Amino acid sequence: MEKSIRKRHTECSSMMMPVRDTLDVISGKWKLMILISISAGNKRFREIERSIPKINSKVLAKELKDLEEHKLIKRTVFDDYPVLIEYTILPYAESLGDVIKALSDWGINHRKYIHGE
Amino acid sequence: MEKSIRKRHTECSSMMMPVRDTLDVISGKWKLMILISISAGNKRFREIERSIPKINSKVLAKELKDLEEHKLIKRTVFDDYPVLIEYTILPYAESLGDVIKALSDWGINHRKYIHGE
DNA sequence: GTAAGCAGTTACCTAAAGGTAAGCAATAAC
DNA sequence: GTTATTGCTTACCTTTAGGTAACTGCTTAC
Repeated sequence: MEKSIRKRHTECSSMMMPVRDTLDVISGKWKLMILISISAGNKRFREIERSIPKINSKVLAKELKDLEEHKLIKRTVFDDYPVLIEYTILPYAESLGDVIKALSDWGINHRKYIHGE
Repeated sequence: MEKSIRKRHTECSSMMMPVRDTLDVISGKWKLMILISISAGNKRFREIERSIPKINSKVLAKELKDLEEHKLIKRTVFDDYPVLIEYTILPYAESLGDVIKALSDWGINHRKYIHGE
């Protein structure tokens, strides 16, 4: 009478869901790097490209579009001559600061942990 | 006499490196889910497998090996009969708690942000 | 005695991510 | 007048991650 109540594992999907949601937005090798670069003050396409070692324009263009769709950055066209395009961080993306901080802190620590200690 | 000093972008690789280091360790769709599951109390292979929707044994086996190599979890063999195998979180991996918390918080917020508000 | 659970492994395949190299039209710099 | 810079795009190719399904030897439950 109580055979399907047998515990087969501990439920934890409610903890996994929000983490997965975030990873879906910042997934890939480049998105966080781009956000860091723009936060650091780089605004122009080529500027951002130069600031991120090994990235290429195809990938950068695609990721910038993704980030714009997710409302993390804004693309502004200044119609002077010649046209000038600027990317800026939206306030909403600044909330990713905590995520970046956590990842960064752990990375610094991990490096120490691996080399000695 | 000062032509190569022209600023071509703002340097930020020192901020990107540690983030990249962390991502290298927890990269992929499954590693954080596995850590969350084990932290929640799942220890056995099949238990972990059942607790993570849509994962399959091939991927799980591979990721568990990765996590072990990175010293985030420990695989213990109890040589009773039948053999019993348990995975446990190592103290070092607990430091990933902040990362998981940050990712989770942001995910929860993002969900609100997307649906209304 | 048959089915199910354990902890995986193997071979095979698909899809997505990412890289390479070239090119475009416009302007500005040497 | 050639070269560089800007913000991309396109076609093509390689690599990697991940998924499917079947199967192993052993054990326990029905």
